[in-house]
Amino acid sequence: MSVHDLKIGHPNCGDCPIRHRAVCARCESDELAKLDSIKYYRSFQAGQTVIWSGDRMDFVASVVTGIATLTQTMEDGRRQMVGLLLPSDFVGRPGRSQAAYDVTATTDLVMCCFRKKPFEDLMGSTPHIAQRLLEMTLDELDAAREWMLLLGRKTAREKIASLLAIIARRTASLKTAGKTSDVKFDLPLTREEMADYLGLTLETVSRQMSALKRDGVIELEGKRQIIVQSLDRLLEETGDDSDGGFLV
Amino acid sequence: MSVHDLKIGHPNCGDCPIRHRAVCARCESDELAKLDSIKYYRSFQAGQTVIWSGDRMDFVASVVTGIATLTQTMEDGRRQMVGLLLPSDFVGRPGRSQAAYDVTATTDLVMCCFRKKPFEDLMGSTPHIAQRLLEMTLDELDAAREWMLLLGRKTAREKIASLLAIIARRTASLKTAGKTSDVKFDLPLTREEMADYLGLTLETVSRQMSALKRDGVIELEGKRQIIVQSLDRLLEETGDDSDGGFLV
DNA sequence: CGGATGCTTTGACGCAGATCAATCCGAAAG
DNA sequence: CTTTCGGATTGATCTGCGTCAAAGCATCCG
Repeated sequence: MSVHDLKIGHPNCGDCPIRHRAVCARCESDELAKLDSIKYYRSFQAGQTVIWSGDRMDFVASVVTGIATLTQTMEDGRRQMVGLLLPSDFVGRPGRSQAAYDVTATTDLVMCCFRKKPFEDLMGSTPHIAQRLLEMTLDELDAAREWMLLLGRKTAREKIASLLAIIARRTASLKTAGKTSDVKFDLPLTREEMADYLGLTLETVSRQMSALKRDGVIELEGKRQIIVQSLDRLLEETGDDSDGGFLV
Repeated sequence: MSVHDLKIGHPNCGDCPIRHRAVCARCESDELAKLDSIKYYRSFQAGQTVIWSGDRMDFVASVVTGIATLTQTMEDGRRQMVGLLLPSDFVGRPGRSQAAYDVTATTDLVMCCFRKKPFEDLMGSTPHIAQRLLEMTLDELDAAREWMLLLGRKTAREKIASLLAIIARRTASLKTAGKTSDVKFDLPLTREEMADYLGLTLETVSRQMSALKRDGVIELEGKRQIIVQSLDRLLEETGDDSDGGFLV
């Protein structure tokens, strides 16, 4: 594996794309300055491994741009993705020295890193960081539990539809906020990665994608570009409650 | 459902059985006093529902004694347990007004409750509470992710063995700390609850329990009492890494 | 004592999704 | 242009687990 792990410049935190959603979201300008002073960036190419499960991990980090995955592997090679890291998501656990999962860059990836020790110290003195981290961790726990329902009880078709709906919704919320017009987006995952996420084989993923296309739920443009005419129609296929019950 | 939700006395926090593991674990005596002043106990009988998903939830709580479950239900009735709450575990989410899951008492249950608003205020002024809550939430997230691997990739036999191993290990760690002698414990769950936890049907659970018994991995005394002669043998059946790799 | 009632076990059968294997397709390289 | 190579698709077949159904076995209650 060609390590391509270059240091890049230090943009100002003020115009960081994840400034208001990452672990630093709640920080005041003086707190931000402290974080700024210990941060450094790392880049990874698509496909590169950020860290292996069990390896010593002396930093924590936020995803700035790109997508990474958290996966667990069994001795015989069975794999299960346990998290999808999008921009602003946090990696690593204060108070733990070894990585618990493999972290892999799915697309080109930029991470904003903090050495663990200084970060932990800062957390002690800066309640806004710990507060925000708690909030984010609780959100992740909810997401993990939603995924448990998917893994344990949904059919292959429902699993695919759920994954597409999550990505479609996120895309839709960024652009045409609220509109139920058609959504078009890039799948950031290969069929195999989708399979690892959904607890399926890549063949089943492929077959169900074809089936959803045949049934007019989605359209494909190339292999990766997805068009969803009716988000409602897609949501019906997920098996979830129709009223996307908001729990704030 | 006969509601039997009695208030009981206020034992002193000092000799609370979960004092050193619950959300209050890190508190100094003055902090504890504040918590003490806003706490109240609630008891539930085995089988009672503590709260329904979507209901207004104006408190958070710690399990003091007994076991409760967190489950999600789909419209058509498919159910998935997403958490098992043991003594010292925390229920509820600061900053959220509605319950996200059904909470059910599996055994008789006593919870130490705090009204949400005062608790949130206290969290702001008492960093030790927020710290401990973050730590506990991170542990729960790890547990949820381990469960995702189980749900997505393990066979029925491995699922059963994993569940038994978790309970056996917890029991063993309490008693014969370290010894690999035989462990004997009560299953706190019905076959159906096991099925809901493992993403199986109750018939499959029953069959695999019989198979593990037939193969000499476990012994049954009645329906609920389990005897594990060799914990190592049981662990082999879980599909996990043989060296229970410690991640501290 | 007998018959509910709730939980568990066991059997017969079917099917969703895994497995094995053959193409297919598009992009990059020669 | 052809070759190669990393996905993706599609087909044929197998199997683990779900489904449906019938007992079995305690505990409780009249």
